[in-house]
Amino acid sequence: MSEPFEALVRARLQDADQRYTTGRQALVKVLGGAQRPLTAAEIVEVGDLAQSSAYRNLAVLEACGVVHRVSSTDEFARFELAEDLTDHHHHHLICAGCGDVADFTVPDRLESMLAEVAAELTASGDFAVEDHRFDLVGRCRDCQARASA
Amino acid sequence: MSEPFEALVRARLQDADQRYTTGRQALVKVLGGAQRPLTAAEIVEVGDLAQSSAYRNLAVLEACGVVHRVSSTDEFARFELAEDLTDHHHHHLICAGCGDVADFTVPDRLESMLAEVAAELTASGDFAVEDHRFDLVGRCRDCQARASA
DNA sequence: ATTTATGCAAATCGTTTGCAAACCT
DNA sequence: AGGTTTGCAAACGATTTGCATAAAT
Repeated sequence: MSEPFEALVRARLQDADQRYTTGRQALVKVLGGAQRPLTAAEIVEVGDLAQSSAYRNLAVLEACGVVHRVSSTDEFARFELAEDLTDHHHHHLICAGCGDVADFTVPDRLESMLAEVAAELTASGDFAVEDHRFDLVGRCRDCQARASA
Repeated sequence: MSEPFEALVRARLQDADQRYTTGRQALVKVLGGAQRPLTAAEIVEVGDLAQSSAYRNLAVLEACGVVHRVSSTDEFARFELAEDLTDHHHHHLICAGCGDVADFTVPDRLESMLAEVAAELTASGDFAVEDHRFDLVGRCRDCQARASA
């Protein structure tokens, strides 16, 4: 567990007067090892910690800007490391069939345009943009196969 | 209640062997009168129908492609009329403070680019895009004022 | 007449919380 | 020691569901 972002995580927690406990390290490790947002159930299973601790620590990590919450089409919240820790700006493919979420990236010229629109809106004063979501909702390969079966 | 889309709604329900009952008409009317997605609680209050009926009918209307479910940052689902009924393609400004959702539109050249990316992905076969979401998360005017107070 | 929708109250289930024991500094 | 975190079990709350009645065709 010597990921490049470990030090950053520690710093962010310290800034918020929070400890970087074993449980929290486990969460960061699990999320850092996944290449897609995970549900609380998945995290609990792999991370080997109580459900309540998982939720409580995810909340702490979210408040410190370490973890980001992702919503899908199903009833489960999903969690991933904040983008500025992984340095991997991405968007989500959300499967309307199974709820699974996968990461994907878009061309730079599209990102610039998204940023431009956001900047204009913030400049207007009506809405201060903090983040953008560009998600595609559809069917993953598995659910396409399932539908045509 | 003679909105231009009333006939379309009726047709869609009929296609799914569903009745266009008074309760469902009330829901469509309420959603048609709002210029933003509404929570179930808001709908129940204005629409004067039981909560269970509201949820059940929203589910039916959603399955028929009449209503669209929108997720925000809070725990409440929000509902709006499907875009192809209102003929008003738009995106959402999601307030991270109060959870409120407002509609907004983006320049055509951005929409084309979004569509292009979606089409490429679908062509690849890995993911069949059915819909895109471009949402901006931030602070509405009220929550900006509240934060600086 | 028969099928479907309604309202009420109870159940469901992801998530949150109270509390006593274990942990860190 | 003093404050924080943990795990368990109970509570919470938005949404769903069972069932008897009312409405629609």
